[in-house]
Amino acid sequence: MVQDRVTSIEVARRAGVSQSAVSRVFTPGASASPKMAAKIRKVADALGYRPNVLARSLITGKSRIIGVVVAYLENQFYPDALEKLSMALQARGYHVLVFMAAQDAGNIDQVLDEIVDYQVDALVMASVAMSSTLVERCDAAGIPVLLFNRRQDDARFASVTSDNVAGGRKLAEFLIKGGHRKIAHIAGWEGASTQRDREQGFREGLAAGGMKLFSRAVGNFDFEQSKDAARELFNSFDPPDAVFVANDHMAFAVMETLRSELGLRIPQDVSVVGYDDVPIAAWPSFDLTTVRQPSDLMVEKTVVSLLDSIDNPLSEPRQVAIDGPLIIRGSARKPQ
Amino acid sequence: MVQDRVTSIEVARRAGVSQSAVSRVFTPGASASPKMAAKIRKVADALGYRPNVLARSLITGKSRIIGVVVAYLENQFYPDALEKLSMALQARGYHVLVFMAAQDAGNIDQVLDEIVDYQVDALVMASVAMSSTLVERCDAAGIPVLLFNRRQDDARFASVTSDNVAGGRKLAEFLIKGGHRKIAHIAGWEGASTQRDREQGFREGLAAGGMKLFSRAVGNFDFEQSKDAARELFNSFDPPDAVFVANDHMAFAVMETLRSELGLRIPQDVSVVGYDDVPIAAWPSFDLTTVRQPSDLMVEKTVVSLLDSIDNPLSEPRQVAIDGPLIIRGSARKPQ
DNA sequence: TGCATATTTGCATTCCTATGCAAAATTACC
DNA sequence: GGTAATTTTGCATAGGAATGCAAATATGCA
Repeated sequence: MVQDRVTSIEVARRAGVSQSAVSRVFTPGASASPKMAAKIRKVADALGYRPNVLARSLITGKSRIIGVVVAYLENQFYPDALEKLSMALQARGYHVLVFMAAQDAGNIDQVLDEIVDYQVDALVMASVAMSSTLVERCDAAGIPVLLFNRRQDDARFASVTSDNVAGGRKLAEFLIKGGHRKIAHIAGWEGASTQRDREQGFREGLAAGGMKLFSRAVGNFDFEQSKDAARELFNSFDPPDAVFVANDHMAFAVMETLRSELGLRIPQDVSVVGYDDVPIAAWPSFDLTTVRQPSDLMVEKTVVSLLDSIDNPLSEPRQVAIDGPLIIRGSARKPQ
Repeated sequence: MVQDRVTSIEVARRAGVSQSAVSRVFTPGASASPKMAAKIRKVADALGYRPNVLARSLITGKSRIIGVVVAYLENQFYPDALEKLSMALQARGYHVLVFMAAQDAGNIDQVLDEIVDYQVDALVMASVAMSSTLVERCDAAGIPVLLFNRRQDDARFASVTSDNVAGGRKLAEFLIKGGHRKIAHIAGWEGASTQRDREQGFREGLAAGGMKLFSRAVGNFDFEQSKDAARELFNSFDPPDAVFVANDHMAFAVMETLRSELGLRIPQDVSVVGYDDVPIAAWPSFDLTTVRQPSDLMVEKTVVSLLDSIDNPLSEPRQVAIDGPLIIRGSARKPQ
């Protein structure tokens, strides 16, 4: 059952050549004569030989593995991005080693140890914050780090986000033009740059229109907590007439609560806008006005940045923020 | 920036011991005196030494990597299971290497090559069919394979599913007791065992109640195609009064189409039931009656089976089918 | 054809850790 | 304290492939 692996030595023996010849045939960029390559390929195919990636990694120092740390896959934005990222990397000969880490970062340290153990070529942190000690560790290990959907002022790592400040501003402008007077905000986790940026842009937009936030609650990017936040804001004798929920995932929780629990109609009684434009946002039941995070583009930029930092480790990490369009649907009253 | 890795030899040198001593301290089960262990650990910590998993794999023949092949993450059941599986394996010192493969199996062969290259200890195929040639390949490579949420008659691999036949039967009984007379079915991909089993159970249940399927369409587990299927079945002068959609993901598409496009009320005009009980099914907008696939339990069984087949390669693969409860909510008329 | 240059090929070594074996150190027991 | 039994330690090697270097072939050009 458990056959011995076919090695390059075995192939070499049967083809009557040296092990190095076999190696060169399977190493992109190495030189081998067409004749030799043909002969070796034939034997290799017959035996079912394939180079052992692990052994190769040992000597090249490159594992062709990208570690991806992700906190939770409940918010559809992440599985979607993970799927795209995985496919894009796969197409370039890389693969994704997944590490789950709780949001609260308690076990991130341990997770990071494990990552370093696997000699990953680079690291993508999706919606996970990096403490400065973690930065040091990766830096010391020579592993380039890219923050996905998060940004950090530390110039030592690359990041790819959407332009959250601009997006927040667009939403504020849209709600103001829609004639809303009492505009509230349900925030995600306050430690997240996405949260801070979106809120900042939103507040700027309000200020530019001579308004300010009517009320505010925190949902921590969590479904259940967002329901509580909705109750908190709307169980009031003077509730808001519009609310910007910091991402779509929370917005669904808010919409469900407003409609089924508080008996409010959307958008007649209250307008709701979100952020991300996950597929569910387009479902008729939600029809959510939101800012699209262009995940295809974000993944594309991520891959380019990643490969660049792998190929030349001295290149400066870049912080990319991609503009995302406002997607106007029916969950918020529209400007006349 | 790119430091040299700290190796066991370096640690040994600084601690004034042999490399083997260092190795033994970091190899579970190897013997080292407490004194020596303490000394080495101290030096190792100071240098930030951690064993290189890849080098270790090379010699032990175990990579502690589990390959997971998954077709698409759009159906929430899969990211959810992936998250749980990843955490469970992580807790046992394994990690998940993700491979995306298109449903149509065109590129599965290539994907499999890549998997073998990485010397994974085992393989989980989530909702991906195995052709018999693929079976041979894995068998030859000595890689145990487990089908997750799929079953195959071939006794050569383990599988973990819910008891789809029983689940289908429960749904039929429930709909019959609810007084439905025209019961339809929207099927997933017909090549999937889950589809065949659910439908078989459902038909058996109908037959036991002296009924048979009123009409049928195919949604291929795809959101858009399921909308078409709904249109096909319900744009009729004699539409069904109940429909069993083969999974929740498709059921949402069907519900959206029935309500927003065809103006039908659920459950007053038509009852809808699904399968999986993904989190969204509990949202008030859908409130979907469905059969729960106990993903915690399924993951648990998967991990146990996986580790067992890794530890003793001669053990017989087991096919596990876990019973899932009917979750009665409001999307289907209830029995009086 | 002859010589200089470019390309292939093989040899030997390297990457880092685990492990069988034998030597050394420790422990147990009389 | 002395010998036997046990544990600890170091030595040397293996695992599979990549690569610098030198030798061997092939190519170019007059």
